[in-house]
Amino acid sequence: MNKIKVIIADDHELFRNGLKELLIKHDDIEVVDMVGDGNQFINAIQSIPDVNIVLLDLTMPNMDGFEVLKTLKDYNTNIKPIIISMHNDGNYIAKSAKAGAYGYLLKNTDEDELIKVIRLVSQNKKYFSPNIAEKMINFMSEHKVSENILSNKEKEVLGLISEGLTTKEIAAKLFVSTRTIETHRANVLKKLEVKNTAELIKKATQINLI
Amino acid sequence: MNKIKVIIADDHELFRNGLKELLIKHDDIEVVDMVGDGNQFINAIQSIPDVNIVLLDLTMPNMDGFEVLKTLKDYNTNIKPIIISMHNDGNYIAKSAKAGAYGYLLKNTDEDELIKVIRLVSQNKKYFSPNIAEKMINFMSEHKVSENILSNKEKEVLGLISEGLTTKEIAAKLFVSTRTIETHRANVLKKLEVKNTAELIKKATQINLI
DNA sequence: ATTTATATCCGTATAAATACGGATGCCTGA
DNA sequence: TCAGGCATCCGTATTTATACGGATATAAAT
Repeated sequence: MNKIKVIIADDHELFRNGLKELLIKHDDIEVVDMVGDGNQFINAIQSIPDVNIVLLDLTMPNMDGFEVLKTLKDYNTNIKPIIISMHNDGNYIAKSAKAGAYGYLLKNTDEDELIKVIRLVSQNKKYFSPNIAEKMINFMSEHKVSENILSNKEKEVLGLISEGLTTKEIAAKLFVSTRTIETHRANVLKKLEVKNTAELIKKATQINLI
Repeated sequence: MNKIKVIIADDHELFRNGLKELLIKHDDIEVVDMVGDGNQFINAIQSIPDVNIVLLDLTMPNMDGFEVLKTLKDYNTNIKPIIISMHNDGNYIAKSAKAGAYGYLLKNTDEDELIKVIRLVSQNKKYFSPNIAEKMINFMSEHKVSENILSNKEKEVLGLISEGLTTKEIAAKLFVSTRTIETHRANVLKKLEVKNTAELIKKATQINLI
């Protein structure tokens, strides 16, 4: 019988090691490698053949989970990614699904669920638990799946706002009129569906825009 | 030989379970319970005797790690807390040490270090790894160890600001005058050493105040 | 080729936030 | 008991941000 070959990609060594111990208790699963960031993962799969599944954390240094998903798609591999994240966030879930994830688990799901999903995905099935799927659906109905919500200029302005610059200061820095910055500001507020600076910065932080 | 009795307190089930598997490979260590938040932990130690060590996450629902540390001190127990956090943050480290932690580990330390620290602490020794200690020292030299930088009211106001409420709305909600909220707001800005709302929310997010 | 998004600018107004410099009663810890 | 932090309130003034409702040129997309 062929074991399911799994790679663990997570930047927390204790988590990686612990997860490994959980997995190897199951005879049909084999942990072929563990890596601490996306770059290491991409390197690893060059030399390891027939990997079935990667358990992928979204927040990692060097190359994060989303970039890994994209790279896997570009490479057209057979490796099926399952996200293991601590963020129960509609945007993250939707983005992951869109980028090709086969499953999305929270770090506080239980061992049984984890094993179940690994087995399902190894048979080429996608699995998102009911509550995760619900989060995603709610999110998508309310927001457009926010990939590039903001234009480059808007992102730039947002960045400067988050550093505490006022509209006037930003205008001076970018050599445009304050009216221009005010418009950018208003557009950013509208796009992120918030009504003032405080909410803006909070939301931008949550969805990792700054 | 008496085993070292350990409780694991972390809100991520996969992490808890994984950690347990790591620990029970060592004959001198016994995991007597696992809990998902501070309240559960406090309940657990009422009924479990002679617990030596708690591996304690800082960010947990209901009752976070810092509150647990405080409670342990108040109760005057023999349970020695070791922090296991993902935040390599001077403020967190300093606060933990001050609140009675016997050690501070990052979630990306390796298994050997973890076991080493557990054994040391079980012999009533404190252990902070060199890089952790360095972080703490640097932090303390630059900042005053910010324990309760903000008063309860200020925290409350900050929370409402972060939800996008205006000064007027907050005043209405808390049944006080807008001047009062303005003062709180000004004091929060001063204490966090920022100059406007945008910076405020960013900083508050960084140091996990909201 | 026509729509759509972007970046730029303008006016008028109001609402909100920030910066000063005060004051008082209350509670708590040294 | 007494100092100090806290929560509460007040006035005055200025600066910023938000809300309307426009416009134009360019570039990208359908």
